[in-house]
Amino acid sequence: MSAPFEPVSPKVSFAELDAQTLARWEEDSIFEKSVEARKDGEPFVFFEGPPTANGMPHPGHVLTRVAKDVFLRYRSMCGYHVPRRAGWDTHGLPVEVEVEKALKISGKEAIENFGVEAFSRKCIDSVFVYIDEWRKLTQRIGFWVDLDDAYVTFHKSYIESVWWALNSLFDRGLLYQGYKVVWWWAQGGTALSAGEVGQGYKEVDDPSVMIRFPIKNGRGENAATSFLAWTTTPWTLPSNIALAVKADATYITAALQDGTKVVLAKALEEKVLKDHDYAIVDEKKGSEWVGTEYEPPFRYAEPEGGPAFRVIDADFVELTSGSGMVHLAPAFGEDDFRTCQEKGLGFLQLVKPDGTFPPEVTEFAGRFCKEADKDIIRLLKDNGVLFKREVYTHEYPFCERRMSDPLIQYARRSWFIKTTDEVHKTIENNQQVNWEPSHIKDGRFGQYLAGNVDWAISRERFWGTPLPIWINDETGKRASIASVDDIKKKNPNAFAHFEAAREKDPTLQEHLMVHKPWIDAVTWEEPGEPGVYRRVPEVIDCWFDSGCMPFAQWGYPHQNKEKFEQCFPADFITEAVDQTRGWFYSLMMISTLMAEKFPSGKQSYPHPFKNCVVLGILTDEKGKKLSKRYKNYTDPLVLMDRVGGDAVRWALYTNTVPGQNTRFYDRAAQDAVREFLLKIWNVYSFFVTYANIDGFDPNAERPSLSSRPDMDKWILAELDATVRSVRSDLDEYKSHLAARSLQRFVDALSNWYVRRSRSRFWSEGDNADKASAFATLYEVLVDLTKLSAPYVPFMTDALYANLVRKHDASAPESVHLANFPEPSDARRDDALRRAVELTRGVVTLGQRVRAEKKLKVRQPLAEAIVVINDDDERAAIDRFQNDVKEELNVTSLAFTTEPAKYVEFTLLPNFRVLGPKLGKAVPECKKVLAQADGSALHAEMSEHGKITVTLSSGPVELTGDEVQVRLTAKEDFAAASAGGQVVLLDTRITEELLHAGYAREVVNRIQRARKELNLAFDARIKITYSAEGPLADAVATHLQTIQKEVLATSMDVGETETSTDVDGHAFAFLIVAE
RNA sequence: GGGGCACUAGCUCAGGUGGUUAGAGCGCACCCCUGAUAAGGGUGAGGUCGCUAGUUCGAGUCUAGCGUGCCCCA
Repeated sequence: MSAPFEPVSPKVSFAELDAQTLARWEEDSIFEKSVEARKDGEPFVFFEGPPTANGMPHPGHVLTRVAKDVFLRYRSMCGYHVPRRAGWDTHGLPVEVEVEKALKISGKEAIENFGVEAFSRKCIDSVFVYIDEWRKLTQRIGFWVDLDDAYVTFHKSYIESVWWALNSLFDRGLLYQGYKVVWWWAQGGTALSAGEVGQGYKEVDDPSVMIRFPIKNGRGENAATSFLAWTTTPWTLPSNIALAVKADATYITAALQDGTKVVLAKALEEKVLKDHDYAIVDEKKGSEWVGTEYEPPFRYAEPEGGPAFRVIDADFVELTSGSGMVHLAPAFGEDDFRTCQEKGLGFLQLVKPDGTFPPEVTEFAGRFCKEADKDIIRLLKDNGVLFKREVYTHEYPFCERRMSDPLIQYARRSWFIKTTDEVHKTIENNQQVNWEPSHIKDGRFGQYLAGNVDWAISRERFWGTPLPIWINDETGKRASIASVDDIKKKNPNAFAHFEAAREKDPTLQEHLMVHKPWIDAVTWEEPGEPGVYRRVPEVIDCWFDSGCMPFAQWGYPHQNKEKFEQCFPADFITEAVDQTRGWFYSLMMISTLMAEKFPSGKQSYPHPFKNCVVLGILTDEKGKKLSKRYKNYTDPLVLMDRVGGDAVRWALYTNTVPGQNTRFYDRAAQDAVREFLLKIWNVYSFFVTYANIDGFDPNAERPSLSSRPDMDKWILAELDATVRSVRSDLDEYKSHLAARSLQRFVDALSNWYVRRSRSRFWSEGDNADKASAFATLYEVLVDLTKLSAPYVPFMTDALYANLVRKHDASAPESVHLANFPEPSDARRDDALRRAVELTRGVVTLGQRVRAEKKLKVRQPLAEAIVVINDDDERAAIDRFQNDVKEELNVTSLAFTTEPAKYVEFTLLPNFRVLGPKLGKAVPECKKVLAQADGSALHAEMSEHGKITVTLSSGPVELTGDEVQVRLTAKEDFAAASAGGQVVLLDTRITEELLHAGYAREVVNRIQRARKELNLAFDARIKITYSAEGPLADAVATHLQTIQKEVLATSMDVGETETSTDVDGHAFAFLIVAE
């Protein structure tokens, strides 16, 4: 008979195995089949958060990809239909920056000189370079997702869907133009994102000035009185609008030597006035000054849109530096802007976008604002309003690409979505979402929603979804559109220029017609209205793109209406915690805003996802964020070539917890190989080796479960328990917990089942026990393979191919097409699991006794005695008495319920019960019990069912459940105790036992020699030997046993070669292989 | 400056509703087995649970403050 299984090498290269598996998946379209095979199943909807395709993937991206994969594979094996569409986020400043670097140009002007059309094409090329890298990684890590049908955010159909959404917001009055304060790079003419700003801080010395703001028309007690305010940006003073105080702080009015008076916070009196002689003439709350008008230091232009030059209160005013009064210039500060707007004050922006002062600022017109600081201060001094001048050293942001250019905070006209009007709905929707970990819902995400501000959506850049708003250049009337067709209805020739260009150059992608610069040339006129409609110049925030993904991936509503209806909302998404304010927010907000435009069946689901697993951030060994700059990680592809894809996956599943940062490094992946993969592989290789020797036929009828020995029933019961916990954990999106169950099971399988059962597999001839062992291990391996398949898809598919598919042509061709194991009531046996747990506890204690008493396991002992609490416990352990006897190397196993001889009793209060009853007397009760004779109390309790102790408050009766009994082995016995269990060993060694021990030592010496001779495990040998003193008798007595153990066909006294020592006696021998 | 999360053994992590010997795996030390053998297994040593107060008969667990780290926002 040919071998039923392909031989398995215990030496395995998982990386090589991966390559074969990947090739097979590809060739046989296994992924496609896995989706197709379940197409009639209940749908399980998944949204792929589109990775930003502007850089190389790193281990953090690997984590999100495998975190997605495990649930998708699991659901698919459970029978769900799980289509998985990939997606790419292709827009945004980071893409532009990559291209600028490649072209060695920088700034808006440089891009315009290069040509926006050519630049957009470069952006597409750049994006695809990285998409290729991502593809490689995605496939290598075994993330099954449909890459060939990926949605791409720059595609025309995608952009038209985004336009549809924006158009709807525009129609509903939720899209408006306002100001936003940004970090502005004046020389480059662009705003920088927070990330970019963070890269460019350096320490600088800036002027720090205290200015007098005289009270307007100050008379009486206010005569010659000024507010004092502090600033490190004198160039913003010409744009001053207000002064802010802290409403509940105390402000003093101090009369100075020169006859003037100044107002400042009392808390800062000393710091500010330390060089002056002064007298406090008044004290007021900040709130009492609110509304007071003052004379601004400059008056080059009048503020627009509201009143100015008055005191207001603001919550951000601090009393730690400055004067406790803050100069506000809403054009140049976020807080300033927000506060002034809330108070309905005016606006003044006396710096041009290029950073220079406009002509109105006569003295400084044309000069760069920050550079003019010194002269501004001089002018303030000449005008007599400079109170104090110092130098202030602090961190200030510069443009990371030109570190000589300081950034300034600058208010720009910007388009906003009025999310604050609708956020209450989003907050409600959030309550419908199951977040893992759960604290995200009302913590990080909920808090973020609670502090919602309108979404600043426009960007003054080139490569992004163009804002679909057109403005009439004469009337100023605004219009928005939802699609290319909308435009063509207004002007059939709107895209003539694009089509002409495309005729000349067929490589010009159709998608570019909706991008800059082509879209900017699109205009129309309305009948009966003067002027031409021209598009606004902005593109939009690419987060809006990705948030539109539920419908934009289908081009909805312009096409694929049924697709959208089938695939909304998602059952499950997962990304890292940094997406809270990114994709999670944009998805949730946009779906809420757009819900009223969804088909009626979907309006009840304004929450776009039902379950969201929030992953932590991966860091290096020191807790530092992984970053290309620090080179503090190994390229995932390189790591996988070393240890295989499964090892990297398993390390991520077991070492990470949702929502928490995790230190990740190569060793974690190496450990995964040894701890999990290799353990399974060794069991598998053990099974295949003996199954082939024995001719095990997986198709033959197998012994019934009830006829199998307890050991087999036990491992199947453990398997069943594992199936149950893995399923329920995965159903609850707790993949890390399910992984731990698997780990525990594999440990039980290898450490106890296989180790204890090995000899059953090599026993001679046919017998029921062997048949049962093979059947059981086979069933366990097959189910374990399926159970781990979502986690370690490569290795499990190799196992499945050999164990199942090889001799069952009707089986699915891959484990990933198989059904996930179901719970089995037949296999379930919790009592048996408990029995083995008790048994293993006894073995542990017995081994501890041996170690403590230095009794070698090779020396047989007469008896082990187990102290038991009841007959159930006795029966449970007795069931496995052979295992206990072998593990402990004892001749017999005995039980006792009369342990008083061997153990001491200590009584302790059962705190949970006695706490409420005795209250403050608990510690005293504990003390009294501890000092009493525990054994006597225990005897009394056994007899009467209760005991009486005397506390200072009087006698107290305690029942059995009000105390807990603790057993401790008495010192004079070879005993060990733990968790209520006590095991004793009889340490008396008779001559008979001693000789049996010697025989085992002799076996050990010969086996070692066999190994050194590299003999095959089944090689037969002839032995000649000589033995000294008692050894000679021992060998003679146990000659047959020794021969059997070492596979010797003969063993006679004679010639020797190897000399060894057994307990001080010489034993020498010679081995001749047959 | 604001919000969030975390801090338990050398490392990675468990420790519903407070209950008195705080657990696992890895690593380490010692040992066993030698028919899973460049594998398999056992036992053990390691913890003032970030710090300080408080609530309580009792706090790793609850409260407050502080410290450290990380993420997000300013």
